[in-house]
Amino acid sequence: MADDDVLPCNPDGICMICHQTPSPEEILSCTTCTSPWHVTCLSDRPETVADALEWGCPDCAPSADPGQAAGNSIGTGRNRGSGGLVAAIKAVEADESLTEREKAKKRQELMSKTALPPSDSDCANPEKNINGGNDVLDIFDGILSCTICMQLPERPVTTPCGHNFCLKCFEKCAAQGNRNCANCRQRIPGSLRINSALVAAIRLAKISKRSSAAGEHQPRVVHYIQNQNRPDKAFTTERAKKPGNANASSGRIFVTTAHDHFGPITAENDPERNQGVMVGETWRFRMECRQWGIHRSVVAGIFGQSKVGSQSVVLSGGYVDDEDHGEWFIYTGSGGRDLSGNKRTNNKQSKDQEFTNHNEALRLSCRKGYPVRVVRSHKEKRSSYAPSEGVLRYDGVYRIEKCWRKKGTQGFKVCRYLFVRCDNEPAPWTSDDHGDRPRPLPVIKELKIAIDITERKGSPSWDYDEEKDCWMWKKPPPISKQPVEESDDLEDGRKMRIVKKRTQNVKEKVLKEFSCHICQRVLNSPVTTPCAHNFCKACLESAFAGISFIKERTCEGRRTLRSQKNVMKCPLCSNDIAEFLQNLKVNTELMKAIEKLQQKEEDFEEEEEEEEEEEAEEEEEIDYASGETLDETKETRKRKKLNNAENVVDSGTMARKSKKSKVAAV
DNA sequence: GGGCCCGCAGGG
DNA sequence: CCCTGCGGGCCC
Repeated sequence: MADDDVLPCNPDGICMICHQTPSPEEILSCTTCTSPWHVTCLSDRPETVADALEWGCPDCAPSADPGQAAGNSIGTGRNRGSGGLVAAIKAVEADESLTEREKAKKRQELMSKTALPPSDSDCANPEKNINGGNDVLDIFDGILSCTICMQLPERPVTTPCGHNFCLKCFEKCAAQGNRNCANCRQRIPGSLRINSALVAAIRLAKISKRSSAAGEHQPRVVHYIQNQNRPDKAFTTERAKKPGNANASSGRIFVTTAHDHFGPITAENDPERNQGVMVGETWRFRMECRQWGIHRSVVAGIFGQSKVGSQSVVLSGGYVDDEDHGEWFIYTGSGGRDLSGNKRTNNKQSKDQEFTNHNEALRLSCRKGYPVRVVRSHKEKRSSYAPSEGVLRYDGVYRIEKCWRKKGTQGFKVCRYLFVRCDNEPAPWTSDDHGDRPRPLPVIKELKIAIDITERKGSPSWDYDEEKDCWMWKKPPPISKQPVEESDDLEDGRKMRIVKKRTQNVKEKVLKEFSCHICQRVLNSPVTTPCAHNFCKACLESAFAGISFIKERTCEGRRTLRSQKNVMKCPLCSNDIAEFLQNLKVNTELMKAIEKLQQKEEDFEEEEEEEEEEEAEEEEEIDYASGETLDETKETRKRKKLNNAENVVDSGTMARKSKKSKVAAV
């Protein structure tokens, strides 16, 4: 391969061609991008010292061979047609008024302005394209960025070599046949899943940024997982315990929504926890998902009634025609299969699907514009948006914008539904800190060959309210045909606590992503497996200490590693990570991001403690004050407080003093 | 990893 | 009461 002929040194200073560590005299730095190169391994070496001083690496210097100049690794797209960029960077380098740090910053600015992020008409994060997504970069001090587009990674994925990219940037380069990492040029095998720890890091930074900008204070944050919210397990009936009957049966339903309830499940229908079912919540089994009211069918992928509409669907890879793009996906209807012989499913289609039963329920939800709850299952192997191994995840509500029929991959007609996300909470894979905004519909090529196309006529029942800035029922939801248990009325005080708890839960959820799945502590030198699970490097190493590999050759002659007796599996899922374990790479960007966020949290906690003390003091003082009325303004209270503080400090009898009061007194 | 079996819940 | 179904454990 051409790119094998021209490789720089990796971040550890090792030449990626000869795998030696060159001495400083043997290293030549590119004047444009400053990347280090091993002189002896260069095919085209500078001849004079003057040449060496102005040397540009093969990635930056214009080359006679355009193929060579464009490079073959992910991320070199920025060099195309960038002659002006090189000149600009050289000008920065020559500017003696700038410090090295300033030069580096300017270089990065130039690079990110010239970067060519994948064109994406239905991009879920319009902020990113106007560079607004990089606002939080200063929290991370520029440590976290996609090497391809130089922006904060959107839907971040992590390579086995420990580098981070946007999913779309990675996919775009992979589609062009570039499967080498932009940072270290190692080959990236297979597809990658979203790294939820990175999503959490970016989202948390955004929350912090926004609340500090607004002068708000964040709720206190707990760093470790709290399991108090886990549901009871589904029980097993005597009948199901009989030999051969290994099937679980449903446990208690925890929510008070009717089983034909449409839309999200909110706090008032969750007497168990008073928080509602939140986007990103996961369950181990379909039974548990049912218990929380999200999807009531245990086997069927679609839940609904042909005369009412469909309330929810599960994406779990049961139908090969499904197509998942996160914020929108194309779902296949049910039926058309031979279930004789007491089968529950059958992956072979033997007849056309019709718009009846569940398929008709979905079509009705499409016509009315009802919100449909969506659950993704780990069983969907082809989607980057599927959750981690072993779980089902609630991803919020979507609307069915169109439906149609077409001939499926198995040769029979299938019903097809275009789902587009419309939830007030951000999707689990996005680093946005807000929910969806109305987005243009994606262009669906197969509509050209589709039949029985249904589009919604009239306005949707669930729609976006520009004034209120959220999705809501614009027309009343269908009246439930099922009796519902009356939920307890909540006192005002309790409602307040619910709101507070909900915010706190969001934070806890985000922070839980930073813990190692082995030691359950905050990730220390994190490594990200190809199946997108994060562990401390040391934890993973000790888990597999003393286990050896079996080396074997594939039919193409490439040497691969196979784990002994299949034991080199991800501790969280069944994925074979033998190859990955052989050369564990720390995800340094994630590590630094977590450190930064922890530091920020600590700073905040300190501040909050002061704040709390102050508040407590304020209350105390109000108690002492006689004749104070409830409608007294904050201003007067503050003034009074300051006066009191001064008086008390003067008399020297005050036991508890906040730092701020001290300052005020001095 | 694939096939088999069958409890379970809901629609009609 | 029968049919449907993007489950799930176990066996090979």
